Amino acid sequence: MPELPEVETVRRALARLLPGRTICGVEVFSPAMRNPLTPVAEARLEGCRIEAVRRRGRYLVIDLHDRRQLLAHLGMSGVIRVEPPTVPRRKHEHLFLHLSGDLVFRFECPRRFSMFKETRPAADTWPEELQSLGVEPFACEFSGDYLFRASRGRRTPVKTFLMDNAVVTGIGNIYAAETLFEAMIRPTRLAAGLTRRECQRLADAARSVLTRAIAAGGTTIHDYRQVDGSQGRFVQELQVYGRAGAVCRRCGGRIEQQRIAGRSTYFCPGCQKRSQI
DNA sequence: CGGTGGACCTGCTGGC
DNA sequence: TGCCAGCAGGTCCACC
Repeated sequence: MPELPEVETVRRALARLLPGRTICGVEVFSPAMRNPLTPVAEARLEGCRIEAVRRRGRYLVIDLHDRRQLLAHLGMSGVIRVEPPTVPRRKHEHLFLHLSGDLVFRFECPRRFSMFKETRPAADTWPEELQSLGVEPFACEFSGDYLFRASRGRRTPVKTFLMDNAVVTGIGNIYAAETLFEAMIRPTRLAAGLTRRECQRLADAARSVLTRAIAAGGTTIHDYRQVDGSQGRFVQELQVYGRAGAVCRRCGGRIEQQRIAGRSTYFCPGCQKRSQI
């Protein structure tokens, strides 16, 4: 579920709540995740003070005072909440971190695709899971020129190219569709065939869409929740994602749905022409 | 080598 | 009402 705007929304909330608190206890309820939680349970985190909460791509990095880090990925259905210990445990909450100040960091994931681990990377580096990630959409390297160079020779649909974490990280199925609509580019176009102008439109559109989605607290379709349990409001601003058969708010045509590389893809055939504009 | 498709999980929805 | 197929925001790996 969570793409960059959802993870960034969670990060901002955690950055207000966690730094300065000490981990008093760890409870693991379901070790048999796709990425097992057993190592976290055995990591002796008690007494560790949380210093900062950062994000890289769709990963959350929680810095501890002893240079260790907690690395979290929400997979498709992960939710993080911070609540008082009196709230009963939900069915798919797999891990609790009990914190000083009478709060509990709770990690929920019905589909168990998520990841939560302790790491100790070499000084001033990211954990190895993050080494292969491409540029951040809000970094200055991310530009039309960057996308143009990265797309040369890539005979894959531009939508798949945008979702390639090694190119640009954090854009998933929802925001790829929304970005392509805003840039007025058909998702099936081959990345290698994009012009410089189109790559510039893509970079601008990606930043614009992601910025507005963060401001709205992300997009809740099914599982995603903000740290306080509320839903992301960007679902109301979606122009194409999940709107197959509905009327395009820009041209009045009908939104279409098509599978690209196994993923549902939504676009407006009127606004996103097959050929270059 | 780059690109695609299936697997990993559980839950929900829609059709019959 | 009940059952079952199909689908869901991501990532990894095998295969062509």
